[in-house]
Amino acid sequence: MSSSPSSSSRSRDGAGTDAKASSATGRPTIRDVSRLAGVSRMTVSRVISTPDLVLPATREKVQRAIDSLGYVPDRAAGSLSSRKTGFIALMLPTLTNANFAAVAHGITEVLRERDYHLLVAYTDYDTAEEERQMRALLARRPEAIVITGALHRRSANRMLLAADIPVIEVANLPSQPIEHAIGFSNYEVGRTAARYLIAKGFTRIGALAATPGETVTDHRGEERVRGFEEELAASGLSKDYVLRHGQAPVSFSHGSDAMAALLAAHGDVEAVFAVSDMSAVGAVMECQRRGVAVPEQVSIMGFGDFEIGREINPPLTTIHVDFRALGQRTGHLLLDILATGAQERAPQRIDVGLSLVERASVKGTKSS
Amino acid sequence: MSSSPSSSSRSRDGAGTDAKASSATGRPTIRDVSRLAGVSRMTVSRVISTPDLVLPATREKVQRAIDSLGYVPDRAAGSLSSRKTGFIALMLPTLTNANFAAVAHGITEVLRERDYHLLVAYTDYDTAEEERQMRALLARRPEAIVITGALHRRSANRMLLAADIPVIEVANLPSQPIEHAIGFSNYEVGRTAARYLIAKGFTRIGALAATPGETVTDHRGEERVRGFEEELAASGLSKDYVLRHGQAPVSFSHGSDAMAALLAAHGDVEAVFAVSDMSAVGAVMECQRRGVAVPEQVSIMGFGDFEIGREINPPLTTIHVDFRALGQRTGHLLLDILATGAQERAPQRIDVGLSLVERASVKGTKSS
DNA sequence: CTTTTCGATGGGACCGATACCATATGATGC
DNA sequence: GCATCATATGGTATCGGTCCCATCGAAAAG
Repeated sequence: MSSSPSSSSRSRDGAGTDAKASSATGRPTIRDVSRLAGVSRMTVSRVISTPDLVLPATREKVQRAIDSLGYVPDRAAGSLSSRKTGFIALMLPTLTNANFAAVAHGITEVLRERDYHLLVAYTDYDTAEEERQMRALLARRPEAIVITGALHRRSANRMLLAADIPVIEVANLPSQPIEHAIGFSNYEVGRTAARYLIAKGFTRIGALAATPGETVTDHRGEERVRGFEEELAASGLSKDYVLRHGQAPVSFSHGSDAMAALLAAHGDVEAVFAVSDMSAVGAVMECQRRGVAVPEQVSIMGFGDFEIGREINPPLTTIHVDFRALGQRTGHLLLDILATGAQERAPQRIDVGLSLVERASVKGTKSS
Repeated sequence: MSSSPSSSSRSRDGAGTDAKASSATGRPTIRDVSRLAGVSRMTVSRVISTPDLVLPATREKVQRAIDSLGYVPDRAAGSLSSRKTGFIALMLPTLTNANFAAVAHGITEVLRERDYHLLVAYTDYDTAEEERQMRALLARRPEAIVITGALHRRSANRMLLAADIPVIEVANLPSQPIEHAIGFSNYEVGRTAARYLIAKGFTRIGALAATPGETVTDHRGEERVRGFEEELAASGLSKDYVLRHGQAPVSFSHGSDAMAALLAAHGDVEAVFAVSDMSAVGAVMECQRRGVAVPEQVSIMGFGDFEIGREINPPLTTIHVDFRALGQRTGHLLLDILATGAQERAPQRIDVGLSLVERASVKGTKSS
């Protein structure tokens, strides 16, 4: 079928006469390409990975063979031989959370260029799943692993160490990182929120959070409330308005319910910090329904700067963290580490900080 | 280091004396395990994949070796040999969309049990990225591929066919599927919305959609408006109130802006269908800001049944599709196909249908 | 013109598993 | 008691690439 077959082939023959029949499955292999192009397998491999080392004429000849066969190299085979899989593992609590999705997005954006592929696993906040997923990930021999949220199983931790690959903890910034860490302190988030509300002159200040669960592994929200409470205490304010309600992960309806409960218990609350914008939005909606004016009667703020917060009435004051940028920085650190040659890199601990976004849902803001 | 080393070993020796030094990298291989346990590599392999074929005593001996070394099999090597990678490819427009994330979630839930791993790639609605991502996916030799949204590049399509693996199109239900398809008709979504609003007695009926872009590959919203317009026409109603504004993908702010534009151009609009709940929520918020009463002055409905729609005031009438269940069905179809042996399976075309969720954002609903 | 150097290419071993078949051992049948 | 069979295990080739080194020819150096 291929036109203009031979005769001009200048290279001595015998090159890659390569016995052995075409593979059983339909897919062409490097051997098929090499035969069609009349070169050795090695040359085909070079055309793909280091084209500069191949003579232009040869390169084009091989490229034509590749195109005509629709050859796509098998990276599993390549990985096995080169000991580089091109996988980066990412372990998340859940995919269905805009922030985590944004982190994944940011990482991918950066790694894509270098042909690394993100291998995503998530535990659905289930401690038991953690070990299974970790094992499944490591079986793919990722060159590095990114985790968000602490690991909770001893066993998972041990596997991680045994794997002996770079580890980056992302989002939450632990005081004792395993190795590298990029993120922000959830504890600081709570303190920042409290300081802000206190500075505004409120004294009956509450929070909406979730009850720390058993099987559930999300302790980030709890960290935020802890920082919040700490700061209240430092200013001699009561913690009575801080409400832990329902189970993590929180949602819009969590905010509604928790706000209803808070208003029922402490109708005189002046300002509320919800550990997530989702809860905060739900709280604002609940106030609307009850005819409680925001921010005139109650001020509300959240965390995360979700898009919906900008759109509601009044728009939501919140604490912003750029999760996508977080992902991108993680991507760059990964490339750096992988280029430098693994463990040569001193552990990094990068705090990306927070920013308070003032909108109208807190009384006394210029825009309200 | 290992206690109670030998002496009771009953099996004739020589079994897997297996010369060859321990591997260069630190990670133990099947060979290390076999040596430590005093069995052949094959036996170790059996303990892992078909434990029933191994004598309990041997099995335990091997298991102890596995545990003590922290051995995790290398699936790249296994894949190469068994020609089963355990990968399912999933190609999405974006990760940062709750519906797509829900599909991925549903698929994973089902596949997890059988040790299949989802390999996710997304194009960010970028046509050019499509081919690169497809090539990267296929290089990992997935056993099947799931795509959402049509492919737009000829080349990507050709690669897909050349790969010769089962293809499932999910979410949108094309009239001419490549092979299997599970989903719903976006066109039908638009028609359902229009029929509903018409039946409610409205005559000045509008829609909020995005302008079909060039580089952007999201035609699902456009499908919905097309069905909507068709049905308006069938009832002799004007299309003047149908507004295409801004670029896909749509967001909350898209809805606000589009609603503002629609009110400016046609202040007498009675009812509006937004192609996404995000737009619909934005539209409701915009009405709130302008003092336009929903649903008294304008009725609004959306599509997708996002959680936020349940929480706003008034709650949003919408069309519901269970994306997680969609993912789960996809997962089951995949398992079915992979067990049956690939192409033996007749192409499935499964319409999961729609359901209208009546809430208070449309006038004349009992709850409003 | 011979020797050295260098660039392009090929040959073969190998990465770490599994498929396939051979073999040993003890149980079963007649 | 010997052939037959099932069960447990081992040996070896192989999957599809890449690594390392050998080789070859032509250009550069002497």
